[in-house]
Amino acid sequence: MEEKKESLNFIEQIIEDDLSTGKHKQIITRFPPEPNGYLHIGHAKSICLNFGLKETFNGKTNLRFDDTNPSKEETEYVESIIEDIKWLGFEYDNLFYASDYFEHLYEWAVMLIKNGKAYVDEQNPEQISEQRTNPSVPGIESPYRHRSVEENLKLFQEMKEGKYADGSMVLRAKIDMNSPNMHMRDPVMYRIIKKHHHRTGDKWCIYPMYDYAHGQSDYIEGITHSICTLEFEVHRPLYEWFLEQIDTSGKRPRQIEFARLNITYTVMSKRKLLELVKNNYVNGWDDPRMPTISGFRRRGYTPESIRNFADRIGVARRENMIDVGLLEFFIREDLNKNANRVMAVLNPLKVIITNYPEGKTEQLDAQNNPEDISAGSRKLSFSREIFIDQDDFMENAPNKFFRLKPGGEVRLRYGYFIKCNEVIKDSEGNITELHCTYDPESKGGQSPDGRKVKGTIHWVDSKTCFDAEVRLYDRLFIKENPEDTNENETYLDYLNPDSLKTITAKLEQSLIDAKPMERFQFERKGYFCVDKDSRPDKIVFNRIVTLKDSWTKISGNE
RNA sequence: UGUCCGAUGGUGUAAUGGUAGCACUUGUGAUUUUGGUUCAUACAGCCAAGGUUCGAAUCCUUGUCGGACAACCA
Repeated sequence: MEEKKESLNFIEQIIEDDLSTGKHKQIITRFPPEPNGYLHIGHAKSICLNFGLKETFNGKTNLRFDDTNPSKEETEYVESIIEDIKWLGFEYDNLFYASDYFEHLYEWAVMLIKNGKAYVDEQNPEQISEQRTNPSVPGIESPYRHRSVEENLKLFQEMKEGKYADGSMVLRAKIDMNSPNMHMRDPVMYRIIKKHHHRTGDKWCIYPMYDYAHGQSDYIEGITHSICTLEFEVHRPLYEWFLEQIDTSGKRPRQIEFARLNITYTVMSKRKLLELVKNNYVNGWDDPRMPTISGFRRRGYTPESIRNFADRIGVARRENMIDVGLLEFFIREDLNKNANRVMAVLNPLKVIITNYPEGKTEQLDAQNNPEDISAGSRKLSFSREIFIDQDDFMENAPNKFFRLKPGGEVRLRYGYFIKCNEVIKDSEGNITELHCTYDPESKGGQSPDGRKVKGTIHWVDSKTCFDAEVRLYDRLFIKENPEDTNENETYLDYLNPDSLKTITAKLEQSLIDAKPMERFQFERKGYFCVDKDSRPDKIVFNRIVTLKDSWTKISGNE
């Protein structure tokens, strides 16, 4: 058998190394979201990374909720996160919560106090911050830094018992007030928060900080590779310091950082996404314009397309800005193979075929998917009056326009050749309908005389088509990088006013039973997905993405 | 200003001291009953300067540019 050599990303190389040197027999990774918001496509990158590592190296991956701050976290978010991970197609080996470890974490904190490595500080946040000064200047020690172990033990115990008010004191690690790394200047380990926790209720009123809880939680679970984004790089010495306090074997989890995902024409920070939702710039976390996983799902993206995207963009340590077009490529690639084709007229223009018998209807054969013969075929009804799309007709057309024009002939997809004879207008000069004639010999789209017709356009039969709401989505922002703001502007100044256009379209009869989440290609227009707002008497479609369109490029250049 | 990190076509990512490759994008042509798909083809890159070496994208030095950090958030 031939050996297949795939190039590894830098994390895979580290793991392969650890496995071959015997440092680890099996790897365990974890995905550790805080349940304070919905997951976005950046999290999808992290999920695909962590779970992908489990698959390629035959390891394990835990889902762990980093729920150490009860003032921000809710069960609603826990549920949506679980749903998103499952939808992406991954299974976690264990479901844990940092709050599972509160007792253990507390005991370790007591141990640190006993070892003279932690102390209770009664200063307020401003004082503590001031004493840390700035990186180029040594910090100033807290007046409480050298309290006795006994006093620290007593105060910490009382903190836990709820004797003190929120913000009145904290437990700090005693590390190095002169470190050039600010995170090492006696970081806060515990603070008092008298709030109801979504899992532990009112049992605790002191909560561990991220830096203290995270590494120890990794340790408890036996995580071998703790993967996070670049901004935690400066936390790594602290991560290691806390672990050294409980284990010096060197078999501790290792933190590895990679560059977070950025995509053009969108924002990715939780804070900004929350703001978009709260201030109704979008309609909720799963608005199809949102870069959240639930937004992409509702928009009609498939899990495969997102996983392929995550694979393709790779994992590295340099900052990146991925073209949103790459994501569109992967959904088109998937749906081109898998979505059935149908005909839908987005901006209807009535066409009367004057030489077609009144009252007659016939059934035409149409392929469901030319890329997949097994998708079969369906019948399309055809009669004297049909609708075509407005932009498939031009009264004064340039040469390269090979759709319908006065005196010109065009093929109706799966139907007949028609020729435009008369343009009917209203008193204001708007085109209201077209009078055409058809060639009865050209049924199915070919003429016995073999004459070529350059253009083929889509249409629906006025007798059997029905109206549906179609939501045309475009990018949410008009600026490639909305976070790169000019003076006196914020990312909100770059919102695209046309990111959603709602229209009423005419759809072919077969779509009358379309169910939420079903995806189709509207021929020549794009891929569309039935929205969850859809009802049997009022079907709603979302546009996932347009088809690639070289015509607008050509016509735009003229 | 201090410490740390990073730099390969337009974008993203490989090459681990030995031929700079792949994907997206873009251009051109062919096929096509979707101006889609598919196929062919082209354009286009190692931040800079020194050094080590038979040989450097890769190692070293310096510089330039970009980023991270200074919550009782994660």
